[in-house]
Amino acid sequence: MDRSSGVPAFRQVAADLRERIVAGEYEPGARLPSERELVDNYGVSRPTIRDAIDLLRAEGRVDAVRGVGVFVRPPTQIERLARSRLSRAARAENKGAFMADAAAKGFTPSSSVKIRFEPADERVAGLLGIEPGTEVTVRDRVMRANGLVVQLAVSRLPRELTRGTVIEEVDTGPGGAYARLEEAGHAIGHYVEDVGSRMPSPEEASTLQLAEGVPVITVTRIAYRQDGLPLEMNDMTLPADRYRLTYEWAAE
Amino acid sequence: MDRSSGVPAFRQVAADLRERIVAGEYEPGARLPSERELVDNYGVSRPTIRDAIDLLRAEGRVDAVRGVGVFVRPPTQIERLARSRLSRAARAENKGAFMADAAAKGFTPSSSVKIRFEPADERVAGLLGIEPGTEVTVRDRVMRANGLVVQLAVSRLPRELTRGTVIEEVDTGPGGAYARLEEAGHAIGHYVEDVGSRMPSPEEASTLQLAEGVPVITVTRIAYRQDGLPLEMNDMTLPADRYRLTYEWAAE
DNA sequence: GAGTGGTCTAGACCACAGC
DNA sequence: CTGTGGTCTAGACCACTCC
Repeated sequence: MDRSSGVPAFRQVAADLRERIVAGEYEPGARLPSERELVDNYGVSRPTIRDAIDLLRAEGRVDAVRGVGVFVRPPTQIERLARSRLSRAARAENKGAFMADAAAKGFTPSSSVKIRFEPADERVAGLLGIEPGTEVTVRDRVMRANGLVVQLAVSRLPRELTRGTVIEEVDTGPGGAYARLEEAGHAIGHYVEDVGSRMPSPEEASTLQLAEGVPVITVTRIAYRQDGLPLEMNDMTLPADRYRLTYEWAAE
Repeated sequence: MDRSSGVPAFRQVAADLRERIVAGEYEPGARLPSERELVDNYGVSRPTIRDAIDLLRAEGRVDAVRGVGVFVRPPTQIERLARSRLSRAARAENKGAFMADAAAKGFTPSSSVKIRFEPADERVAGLLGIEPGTEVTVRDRVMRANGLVVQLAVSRLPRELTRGTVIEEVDTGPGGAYARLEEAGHAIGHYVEDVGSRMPSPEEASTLQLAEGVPVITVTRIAYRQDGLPLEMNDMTLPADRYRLTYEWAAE
């Protein structure tokens, strides 16, 4: 603790704790000294210790458990999502990429869907190449593995394409909505995915049961028919500590 | 302010401010009431108000400026990185994707490179398909647009592939390292990119000049020769508020 | 100089976990 | 019951910006 360095005390404490964590002095899952102990160790007040710990929480390095202690967050199991999950071959065998993925890894997957119809706003209309206000079918999905929410997905299609099909129902059958579109003569030509990341809203944090300091990855996928007509857009939200996305393509 | 709802006061204040921001009552760039004004408005102490504002900062919604005030963060300019930036055609015309991108958008791009040689650790060796300890050439780049750091990239290649080439020098010439590899008979067959996101370390936050509550996107790209040999791996770190990545591929 | 956010103190009481 | 983190108060002083 250097009180005349100009570096705030809580940052010095955080830096020291961070160093010890990285060095392995506090191993993953280990408990840090209690806040009152740290008060004695560093000779600062409790609010200052709490500011330091809050910093480490925002960085995603530690978790606080009320009544118990502060723990070094262990690394999470990372799931890789490859674009091959969307191939027709993969579709032929299952009810959709998510279900197959999870089952293969020993999880019990589940997924709840809510269906609604609404007019397209500016963004949706632009991406689907339709007029704002045109009715779209919205499939709002919450995906779980072993009861834990692992992914949110909001799929939108021009209602014109879904009327009278099972895409407007909860169960779209084997292969999912893409398979139904293809059966209806809308063979998919190509996909585009747009990937970004940001901190979650409080609502997202609670539905995805996100820990402190964990961003979400947002993916917007658009499926185009072979003639270039947009068939579907899908806004996905993933916990960044559990997923990585992989893309592969030939040179040129 | 409902003091008996069980919801902490600072969260209620944050929720109220968040609501007003989303509703447009405080427009992007607008100043929030000062902390002391908020103390009066909500009838809580200043530390409580500060907790509320800290929450909004961690969410990336507001920026605090000492001596001035707290401001609603305006949306940032988003740059899209498409995989087409790696095509041979794009390479033929310029010194690398980054420079061309930036120039096209009216930025003055610059990039500083540090070159070093080091033994491959476990991860690097695994990704490059070499034995741990094998010497690799490391090109550590900091990319800037108008003086602002916008991207970090650490490229590693087996030293065996770069010895005696300009890849071991600061300026790799037109088309960059990939062009030099291809000239040396290592035609690139395909690329794989692995995308994730996390909160930055304090060092990353300061070199990338990241605002509060902004995650980084991490991309690991591997370039493979046509026979499948890994030629290069590239660890990129991007500010998540300035970049989105787009990938496009044909169905099947 | 007045007003702003940044830091820090020395307490207090609460809710919760675990013995 | 004890110890833990979670919340909150009422101050204080500082560094900084702007007039």
